[in-house]
Amino acid sequence: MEVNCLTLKDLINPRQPRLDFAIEDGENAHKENVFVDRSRMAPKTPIKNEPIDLSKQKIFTPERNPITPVKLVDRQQTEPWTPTANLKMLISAASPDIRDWEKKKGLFRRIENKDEAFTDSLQLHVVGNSAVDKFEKRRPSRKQKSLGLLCQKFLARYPSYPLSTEKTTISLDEVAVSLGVERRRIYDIVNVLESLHLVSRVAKNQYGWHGWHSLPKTLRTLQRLGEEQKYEEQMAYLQQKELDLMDFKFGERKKDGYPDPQNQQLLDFSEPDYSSSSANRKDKSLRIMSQKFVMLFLVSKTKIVTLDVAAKILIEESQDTPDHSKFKTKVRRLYDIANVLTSLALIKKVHVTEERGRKPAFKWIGPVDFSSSGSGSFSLEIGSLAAVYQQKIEDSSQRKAFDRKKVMPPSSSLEPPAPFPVHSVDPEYCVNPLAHQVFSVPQTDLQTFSIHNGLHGQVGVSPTSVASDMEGLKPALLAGQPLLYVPSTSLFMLYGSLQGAPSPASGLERSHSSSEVSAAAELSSTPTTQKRLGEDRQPQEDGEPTTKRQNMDDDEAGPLSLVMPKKPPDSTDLASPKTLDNREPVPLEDMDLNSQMPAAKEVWENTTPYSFVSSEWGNLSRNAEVEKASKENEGPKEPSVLQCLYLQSPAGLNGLGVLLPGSQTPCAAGPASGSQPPLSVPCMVLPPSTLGPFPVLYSPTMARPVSSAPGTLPHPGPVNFSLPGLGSTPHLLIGPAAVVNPKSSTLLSADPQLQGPHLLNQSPVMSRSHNVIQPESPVHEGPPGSVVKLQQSPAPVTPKSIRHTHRETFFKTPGSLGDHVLRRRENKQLQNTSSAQRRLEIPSSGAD
DNA sequence: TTCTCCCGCCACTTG
DNA sequence: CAAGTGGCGGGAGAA
Repeated sequence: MEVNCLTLKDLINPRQPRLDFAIEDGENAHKENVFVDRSRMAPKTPIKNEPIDLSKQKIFTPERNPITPVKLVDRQQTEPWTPTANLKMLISAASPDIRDWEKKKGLFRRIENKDEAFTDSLQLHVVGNSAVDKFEKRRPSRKQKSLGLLCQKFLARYPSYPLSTEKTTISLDEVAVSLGVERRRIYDIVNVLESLHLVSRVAKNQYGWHGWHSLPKTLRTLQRLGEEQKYEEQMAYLQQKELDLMDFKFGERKKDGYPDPQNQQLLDFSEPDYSSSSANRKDKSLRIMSQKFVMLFLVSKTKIVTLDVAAKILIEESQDTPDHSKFKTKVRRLYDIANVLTSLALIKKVHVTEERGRKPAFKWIGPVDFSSSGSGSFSLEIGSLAAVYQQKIEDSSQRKAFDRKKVMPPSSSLEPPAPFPVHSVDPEYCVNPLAHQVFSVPQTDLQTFSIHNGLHGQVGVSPTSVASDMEGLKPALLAGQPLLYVPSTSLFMLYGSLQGAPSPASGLERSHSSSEVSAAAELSSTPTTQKRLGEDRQPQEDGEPTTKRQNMDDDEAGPLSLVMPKKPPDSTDLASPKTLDNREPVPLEDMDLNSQMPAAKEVWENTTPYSFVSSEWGNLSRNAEVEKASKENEGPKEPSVLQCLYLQSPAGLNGLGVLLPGSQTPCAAGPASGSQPPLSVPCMVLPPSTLGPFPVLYSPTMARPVSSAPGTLPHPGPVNFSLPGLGSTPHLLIGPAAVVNPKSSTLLSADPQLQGPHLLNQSPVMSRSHNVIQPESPVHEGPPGSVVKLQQSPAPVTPKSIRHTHRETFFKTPGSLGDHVLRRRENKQLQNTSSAQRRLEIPSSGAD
């Protein structure tokens, strides 16, 4: 009762916030970190992940209700009314598990004040002042408020690999409220994420979440750009000279032949309009800085970048006067960026000792060597990402009790993996139903193939580098390590990307691509690019999908090739034009690149992650669909290293474990056309009991003829074979190469029917927690791609159908969105309370 | 003391 | 013009 009264009062007179609420965070209560949630009582907004839309916000935000968090005073008043607050409350209430989990991990412990503020706030009403005291105790330290932690929290809200159909919108306001921080902080995070294309701006106060799908591609592009910028040389120069800040003269380097900063702008693919007038300001933007910073790592042989060097380079590029003040400012910004990148597990803090002492620096621990030029093929340090994913799995595994006997988790520890907060959080918190899936590599298989060898030899990653990079990470693939334990979805995508980005036409990929597109679209203001690139391509709704497919031609590597690095084919690098050539120019949605750097674009495209695996485990729990495309970049040339994958189905599968032959496996290695008999699969270990219900589809298509004619379907389609005794329904579809091949693959996954509802569901939790617009009718909207639905018939899909599927793209640039946006808004409004989430259907053709 | 980097003012950009 | 963005650097916590 009292509570009610108070609440009412608050509502009525926000100006007089209850003490309890106000102080929740102790001192910080005044600050951004304070999260006061009174909304719980009456959520104004349906939780649903409502994509936020401005209109809605208006509705919810009374005049005084600042959409933008302002100063504390205002905030308190308004918070109770914010949809976000309500959302948070609901989410929290709805997913206690998540919270608990987080707590276990301690991930949020530091910021828990914020997090719990919410929870506590709920209690405050009931409990009274005691709760307040509690709060005060928890007052966060400076560290606890770090951007890195905040970023982790932020990331935890979204699925790492959102389904193509799943449109996730990020309302800055909402996020800020939910994370208990000022919106300003969110901008910092988002800007960095945007630089990596993990998100893209959709509209005011709204961003679209793309996930990690395109990260490899992005990194590759950045690497390439970095190489073009001669960053490595620049760094070397600076390091050698040990220039003082004051000595650092802009002109000096130029003399040495460094690229003209002016030109560099052109390379910044992130900003479409970047090239012109506002270049300077933009050049200083966190986004650009972030990209440049990443480029430095990517081009660096040591993968270590000292802040001073980075700052100097940035100062120079921004054409600022190299004064100490500027330097300090740059360093501050670099720390901001570094914190976010660290939370993304892409870099880690290190120190470099030099003559002048110890210098703060960061070391790249993310995937490396995407570029073409390096040692030869795309190489990645799988360790890093794999480790991340491993962790993911572990985390999830901890919580999920599924049989792992066959799967060997990298680490037995049940403890929450600390190192990569984001990822660790992810799995459960956010998303991946697939997290359960595990791919393990049997030792026997590994025997034949040393991962290290593969990495080092084929990949061309120096051992040192690898080792170092892997430091701190739990190596997923180690020579000694028998199994590769990775969430399937992620794995597929990850690997696919890693490999060279062959892009399978898989739905996920597409989705991913769409996201990219959208992202790109945002970035680029030139839709034309797509046209250009896509000219030869078949008309498709989405330029993206096409792109991917085409890429597949070039890149044959399958998603699973994870373990099998492409060999450096020739020394020619991917980066080399040649490589590019292979890939059809795809209409990239990555326009940024397009306009300025075609090459970059291509690279970008190549990197496209695919999502080969789609499963409905989460939802259906009955289907598991795995599409493996094992391809190499160049198709047949490079056999995938991975020989066997052990797939453990998520709960849905009842612990079904499957050993799948890697693309490399003899069987898999079959002809491109994928005519191989299903039975050829060397090994599949499926717990009979569990298998029952799941038929397994295996599509041998592994190596695509390199030169397969474009319109031809190299792969007939996934081979469907069912295990005896398996139920007819669920299938395990393994389609290695086929998938990869753009053309063929497309076929596979393209069919909406096949795909059926989206497989990969993000964890329910996730969906709840973030705004996700899900397709109401999976069928049409189905992700373009790549995902093949197991349950559905394995029948080959026609390219055509695929195209259709593509139509939907993620978020497009506001501009590109055009009516779509409007439409979306309308939809939102309409749907608003309904739980149904609508995905935007944006004709891919949007490009025009 | 130096390193970090949070915080939030306020200018610029957008719608 | 108001709201959204985000550059910037003071200043304080952490090491």
